[in-house]
Amino acid sequence: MSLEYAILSTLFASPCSGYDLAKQFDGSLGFFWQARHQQIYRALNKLETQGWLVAETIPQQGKPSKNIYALTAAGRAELQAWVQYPCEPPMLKNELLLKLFAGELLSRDCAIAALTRHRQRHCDRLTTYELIAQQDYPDVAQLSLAERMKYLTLRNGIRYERDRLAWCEEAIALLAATPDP
Amino acid sequence: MSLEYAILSTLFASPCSGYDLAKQFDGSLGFFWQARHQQIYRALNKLETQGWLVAETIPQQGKPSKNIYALTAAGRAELQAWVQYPCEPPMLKNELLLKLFAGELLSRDCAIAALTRHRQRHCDRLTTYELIAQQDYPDVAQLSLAERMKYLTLRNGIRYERDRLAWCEEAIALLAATPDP
DNA sequence: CCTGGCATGTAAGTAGTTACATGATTGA
DNA sequence: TCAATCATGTAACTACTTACATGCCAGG
Repeated sequence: MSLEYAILSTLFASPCSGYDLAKQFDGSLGFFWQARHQQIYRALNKLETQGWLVAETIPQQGKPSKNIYALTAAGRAELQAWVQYPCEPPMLKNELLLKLFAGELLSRDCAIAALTRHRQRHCDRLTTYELIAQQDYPDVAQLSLAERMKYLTLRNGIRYERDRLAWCEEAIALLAATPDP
Repeated sequence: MSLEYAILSTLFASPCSGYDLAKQFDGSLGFFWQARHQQIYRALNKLETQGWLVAETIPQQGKPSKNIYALTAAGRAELQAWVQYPCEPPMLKNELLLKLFAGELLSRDCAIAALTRHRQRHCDRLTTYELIAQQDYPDVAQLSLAERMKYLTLRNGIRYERDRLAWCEEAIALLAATPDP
């Protein structure tokens, strides 16, 4: 269900097309929710049928028509209800942990190589997040309540990636320090 | 695909029934991969058809027959190949972040209440993990390589929950400190 | 001339959830 | 008597991915 609400909240910020939504999911929104255009177009149809949004078709020359979607009053009410509704932290699914848990079949070198790759990915993501923080949130004290909430999603990412990075390093050190059997 | 390999690696440790596998997913394995019995039984049939495992049916009185599954040589080879194959860190999907990102529609109290709930969940999980660490891994220096790998999955959980906890607290403090507009 | 951006979709498949179903045994 | 545990499954559905499809325009 969350995809639908992610779309509603993006359209609440400003009406746009399916294509524009897909770009949002490729940007900051994608840091905590992902969706491809196929899924987005399907969801938009469903939401329109439910009466939570309306489309305005804008013909363009040389390009296919653009459908600009906007929230209806019912859509806004739904979104409002959803943000207040309690939710649970998600369960994790992590392939690397599954492989480490297999233990006996994995060589030390192979495990360290995998951890090093992961370390690099987290490092890259962290760099991205920190750059955004610097550019978009230079002075946290000046932020309004709503801006602070958005900022917290970024802080979440920064903390998360730093923590993953630290775990990878701890893990590599622990495996490297294992005496040969 | 990972579910199949999670099953293979559990059966590699020791052959067991679908029911037993489901219990594994309710335990430690569930900390980083989840599956219900319906999904497990379907996957077992698929894996058997592929020739990666074999079933031995054990009749029981008063209970339905038990199917004990064990890896074949082909299954073991597949598992061995999979653990070595590089994988990417998973993308996160987090409903709470989606709600914070909606910002404008969420009241301060509502956000703080949600964060407090999450804080509690992470606190509970952390307690569970730390108890397991104490009981199962009292002396890390003595662990073999394979045991260290398993231990690292637990360390991952401990670090993760501590970090989530810290973020929740940071978030609550930042929202609480917002001056009234 | 070819790539990338704009803009929309269908179709088929995989992964996972929810609901339903059966039936004996054991312990409170 | 009631709930829980053991042990297996089917059916229907939701969520998400991958592959395929169209067609014009702008810029290098």
